Amino acid sequence: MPAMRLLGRIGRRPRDAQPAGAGSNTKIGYLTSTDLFRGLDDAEMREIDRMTTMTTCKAGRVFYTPGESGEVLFILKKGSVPLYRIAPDGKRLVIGALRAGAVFGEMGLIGQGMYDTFAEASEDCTLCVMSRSDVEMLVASKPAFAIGLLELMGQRLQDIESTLERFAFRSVASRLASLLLALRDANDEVCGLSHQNLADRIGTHRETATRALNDFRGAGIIEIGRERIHIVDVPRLQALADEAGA
Amino acid sequence: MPAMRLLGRIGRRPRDAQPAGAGSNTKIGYLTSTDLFRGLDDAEMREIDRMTTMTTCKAGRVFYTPGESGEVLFILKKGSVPLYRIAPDGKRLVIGALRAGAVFGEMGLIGQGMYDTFAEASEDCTLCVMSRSDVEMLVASKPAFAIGLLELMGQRLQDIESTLERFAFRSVASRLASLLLALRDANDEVCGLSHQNLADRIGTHRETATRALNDFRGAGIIEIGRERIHIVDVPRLQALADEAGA
DNA sequence: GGCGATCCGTGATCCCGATCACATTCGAGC
DNA sequence: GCTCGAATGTGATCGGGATCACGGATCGCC
Repeated sequence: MPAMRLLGRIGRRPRDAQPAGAGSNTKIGYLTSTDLFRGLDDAEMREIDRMTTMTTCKAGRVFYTPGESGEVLFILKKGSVPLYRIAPDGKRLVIGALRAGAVFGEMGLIGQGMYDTFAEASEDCTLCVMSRSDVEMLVASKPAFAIGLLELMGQRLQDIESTLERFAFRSVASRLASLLLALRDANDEVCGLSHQNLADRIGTHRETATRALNDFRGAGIIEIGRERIHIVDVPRLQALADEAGA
Repeated sequence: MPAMRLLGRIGRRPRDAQPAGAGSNTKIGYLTSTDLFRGLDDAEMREIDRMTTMTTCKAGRVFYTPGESGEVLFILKKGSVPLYRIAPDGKRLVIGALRAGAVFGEMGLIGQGMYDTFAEASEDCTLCVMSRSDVEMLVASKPAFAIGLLELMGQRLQDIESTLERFAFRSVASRLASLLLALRDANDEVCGLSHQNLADRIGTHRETATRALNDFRGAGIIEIGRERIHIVDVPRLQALADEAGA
């Protein structure tokens, strides 16, 4: 509850529920807190529980902003939260989208890129907060925890490097194709994301994203509904994703 | 004694001649292996030496390519190595430039983005190699080592996220300005990099980089020599770096 | 069942940076 | 000093996307 102080409401943005996808551009999701705490017995878990503060956070609230840092580790128990940066002109770039089980936070320790980064609850969330010193203690005393954190960060690193590569090498259409493939559910659908949300993730503008989507539709690759996209030709979308193009 | 050979010299490069940092775009350089192995006593260092293989590598040699992975951790003792990715059309993107003391490598553990990444000795290098199992052993048995790795990866993560942000938000001129500021030495000079090298780091083409540099020169902000740039007006270059611009 | 806030579609322009095509200069080595 | 390859200068052109400016389509809600 002391952490509730941080929870200031900054900008408001409608809900953009994230379905399954890792929120990253790879198929592999971030490590869940389950993985991170595997190997700890009941007593240890209880102890961790004691040093953890649980808070809730309503949809639309920005619960972390640059500056008001205070080095903490978040464990997202329920809900979803996009991490994003904001350009001087107000443009957004979503650099990660976390689902239940995700672990993130500032601090030199876990890095997790919270520098200059905003974290917002896109749905009602409940999350746990751990201090830096507690994390350090865990790392020092529980090798499995340390290894879990390292894997987590390694995953994140791969992920963001791939994203960077796509920014440098591929066109908007290609990046959009990659994103759709990464976010699709078991039915090859991407639901709950507006064109604006998609644009924010591939670093372009809403109009451009809309046009690209309509191109895909025109080519018979996808079908479009309101905040709902159905991929009808995965192979061709994949081909677009693999296409070079500045 | 091989132990001393192995690790003794690494520590002699504290903050380095370059104040601006590790070829990354932040001011803070990557952790050196000194930091990573600090807290280990002589006996432990000798043991580490036993599980390490030292190799040398001539300038120009690409000693790591995607695929021939074999999960390893590299410790760069001498020389410098750029990490880069290659686009389908052959274009390069340098995602990191390492100097003596840097620790890097594939493996889920340290991540360090060696996936799809090439590592090349841009000068003659000597480097040490450690296996994944050895790293895991160290992490498990030496908390200080684990924390060092976590800090290393956290640093790298911050770094690359900043880079990504710049790709998404800033123009070529702005990115170039940032790069020059990051790479400058104590005399505000950037030496030993061709326009092509600079272009590869900001994800643009050589001609475009040249033109931007000439613009800077025309504005009296820099002076240009062959593979040598002198920044004469740091504040204005900084202003350019901070400028928005798509 | 009307109202306001999003979300979505689309045309018209503009401009940065990619791309192509060379000329030139510099350095290292024979 | 000549030669060859890398590094650099620069013009011309093209095109992807940004940007501006709307109108229409939907949804949530009182």
